[in-house]
Amino acid sequence: MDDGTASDGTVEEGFSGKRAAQICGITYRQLDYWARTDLVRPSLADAKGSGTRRRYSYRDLLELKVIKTLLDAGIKLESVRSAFHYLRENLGEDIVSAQLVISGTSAVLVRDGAELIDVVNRTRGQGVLNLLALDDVREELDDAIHLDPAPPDRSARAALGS
Amino acid sequence: MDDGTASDGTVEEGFSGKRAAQICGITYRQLDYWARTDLVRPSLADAKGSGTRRRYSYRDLLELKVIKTLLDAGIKLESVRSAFHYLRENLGEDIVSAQLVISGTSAVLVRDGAELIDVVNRTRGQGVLNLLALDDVREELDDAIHLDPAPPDRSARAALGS
DNA sequence: ACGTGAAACTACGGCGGTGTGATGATGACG
DNA sequence: CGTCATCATCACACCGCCGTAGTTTCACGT
Repeated sequence: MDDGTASDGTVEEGFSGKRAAQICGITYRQLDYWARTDLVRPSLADAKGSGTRRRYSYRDLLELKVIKTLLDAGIKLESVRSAFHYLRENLGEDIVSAQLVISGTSAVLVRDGAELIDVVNRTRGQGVLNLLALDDVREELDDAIHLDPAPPDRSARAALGS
Repeated sequence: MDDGTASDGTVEEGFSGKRAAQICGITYRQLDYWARTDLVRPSLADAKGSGTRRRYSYRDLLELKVIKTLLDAGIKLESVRSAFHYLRENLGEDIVSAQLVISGTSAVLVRDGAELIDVVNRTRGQGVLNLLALDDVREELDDAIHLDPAPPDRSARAALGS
């Protein structure tokens, strides 16, 4: 199932919906819901009716896993939505590089401790800060991909760049 | 309305439900819901049927305002519940003194920046941290009490200890 | 002491968001 | 061209409220 190779021998990149859900530790229903409510759409191939297949990229999985982590931490999906909206608009590939700091509907990336203290001080009176170490999430994701039920196939290795 | 004095001239301590909600910036329905579902019960006088009155203490208001701040930051009520459960069990009067750090269902208090960095580092891989400066909340609350629609009355001043 | 009016709580139905489960539809693969 | 994995759709459940109508009390004036 979903070995990543198509009938013509070409390599299908990325991950099927089912596998994406398994790897990220979310239910398939959640994945489906998020795709249909525009939170995370599969960037390689979106669904176009029954029988078609979604194809998620490695980066998609990363986002899914970050979201899952935020949800587990007790953050509202609504808040996650706006933070991601902001992140996608204001940052390129750097989404996974350091500490993610979410304050209400906006978000920032922070590299080191000093910067963190700085943000914390500047945010005095602005409410609450949510911190997440993104590189940890990446590590967990990579582990999960290798421990996966389906053996790591060419597409997974390709997506990982290893 | 609700000037804090009873007919016999005695001073009723604390704040009515309506005033508590106004001061803390939450709706009366929220206050009611939280009281019914055991999140924050008025410690001076709980409701015992229609016509009775809830009486909230200054400390209650503090908790309400902290909760309101957490909700505004996009934290799920469910998560707030368990954090407060934990806080009430593990800490006495110190709830309002420094930085509140919530990680999943547990919580910690942190005094200075170094301690904060420490916690952040120790929590690597444990998910998300939520930070809140409690003293700021207290300041806001005090301001709100003085700016209140109803003039600060004896009970409010008494509760403030000023 | 007592009627009165308004404040405050209660009950109940409903709504939007976030899913879940079952079942049906359909493209993809062999 | 049949089988099967995957997606679509629908109905339903739960949480966290909101609005409103109903009920009860209590302070106050007489």
